[in-house]
Amino acid sequence: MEAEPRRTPIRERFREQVRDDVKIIALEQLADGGAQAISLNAIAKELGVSGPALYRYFANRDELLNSLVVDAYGGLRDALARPVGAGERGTSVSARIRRLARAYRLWAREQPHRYELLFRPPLPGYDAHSTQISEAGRSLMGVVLGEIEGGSEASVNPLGSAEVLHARSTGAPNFRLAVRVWSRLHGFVSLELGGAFHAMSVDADALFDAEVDVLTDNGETRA
Amino acid sequence: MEAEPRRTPIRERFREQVRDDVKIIALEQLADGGAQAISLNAIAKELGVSGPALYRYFANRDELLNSLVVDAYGGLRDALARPVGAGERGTSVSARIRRLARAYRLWAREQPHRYELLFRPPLPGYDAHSTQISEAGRSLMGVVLGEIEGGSEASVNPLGSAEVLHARSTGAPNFRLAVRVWSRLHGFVSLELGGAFHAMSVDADALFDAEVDVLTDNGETRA
DNA sequence: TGTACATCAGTGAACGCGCGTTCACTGATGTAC
DNA sequence: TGTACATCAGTGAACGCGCGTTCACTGATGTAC
Repeated sequence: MEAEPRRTPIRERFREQVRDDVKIIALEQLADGGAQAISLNAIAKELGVSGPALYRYFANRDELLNSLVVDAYGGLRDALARPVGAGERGTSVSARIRRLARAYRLWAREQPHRYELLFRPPLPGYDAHSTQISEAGRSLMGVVLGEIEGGSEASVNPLGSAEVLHARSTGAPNFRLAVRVWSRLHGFVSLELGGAFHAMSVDADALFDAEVDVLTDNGETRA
Repeated sequence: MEAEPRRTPIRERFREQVRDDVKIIALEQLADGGAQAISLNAIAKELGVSGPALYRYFANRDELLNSLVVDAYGGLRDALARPVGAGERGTSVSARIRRLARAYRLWAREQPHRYELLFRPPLPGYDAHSTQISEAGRSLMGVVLGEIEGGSEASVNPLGSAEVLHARSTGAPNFRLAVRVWSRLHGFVSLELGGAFHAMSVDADALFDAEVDVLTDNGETRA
């Protein structure tokens, strides 16, 4: 941890603004060039500013990438948590998994680059195992687990990581189930994003429905 | 297609040798730097040769990447086809899918970088949709389909793509089943390679067995 | 409401790096008589 | 078996490029009296 300069509020807000602007352009670059195409110099140019200017806002390129990944985790987590709002406490496990699966796929399709940013193996030269990132990952898993276990509290509670730790250490079957659900969703979604289904003229929607049915209909939810 | 120079056999063999050497080093670079780290100049240096020398063997960087991808497809296809040899004709669909799944995971674990090379979305600046590559992909799918449909012929026969086309156009349920099997395998394997299971202290072997059981035991093979 | 001062956003030049690729060339190697 | 020739593998210099990052600096902006 560095010595954080105490910034005056008005300047702090400005700073956050610019950081956001940078991230937005970075996401555009990610979209049409992949993560490796994210370049501070190019972002600066797009922003109408000189290259070194950005070093006021990010210590270096890695910090930018890092914050993109953390943001993406947060985005996906929110997308999954949102459907289970107030008054949805009584829904069945099946219904919740169903909705979770749909939300998951939807988010990935809406933000394919961010999804890839999350689930590609760590980029070379970029240490993805930072504390922040693994925290974000555990938090996401907490939401999925929460959906499966039934309470909607976990969805709201950002302390998902604690639950994950608990479920893991007790070897709770629900935890393993959550991982399996995730594994299948990820398989489907990443093939879909890669264009595999399209290339093979497979009806992705129908296939997805079939997979979701299997996930919820035949007792697997009790495994 | 270019005007291929008629090369004398002895020189042709030498040429193939060097191409292989280049690929081997490229795979090493892939292993510890990702696909983007594959550099002709660096390969040349490693090979004790000047940079431009490699342009005798590959038209450019893309052609090298391309051939790596095609090779990887071939390698995976062979790994999947091999288990079903002579005298295995009578095995059940379940048993064959089981073996297929194990072979798939095994190959991916043995050659994680090549697996990633295959299934990452196309790299920026590199056109992965070349004719060769999609041919290779279809051929691979042909093997998977062959396993599921029962004949061992398809495993040996490189004309898998024709079968895929047929199954697809007739909407054969086996084809959709093959895609679903593939989707799940990919989900599991890519999470495993990404270290997700390890990070969550999940027993990957047990999880995999559970997934394979589901794949073969409860009537899904008849979907 | 006005002024003096400290803070800090942004500049431009510079560094060293490695990349893909081209070009005209030299020298070795296999081939044909 | 020996020699003359054509082929072609490999060289080294050069091109233009964009990257991340540092540095000493200027000028605007918000702040405190």
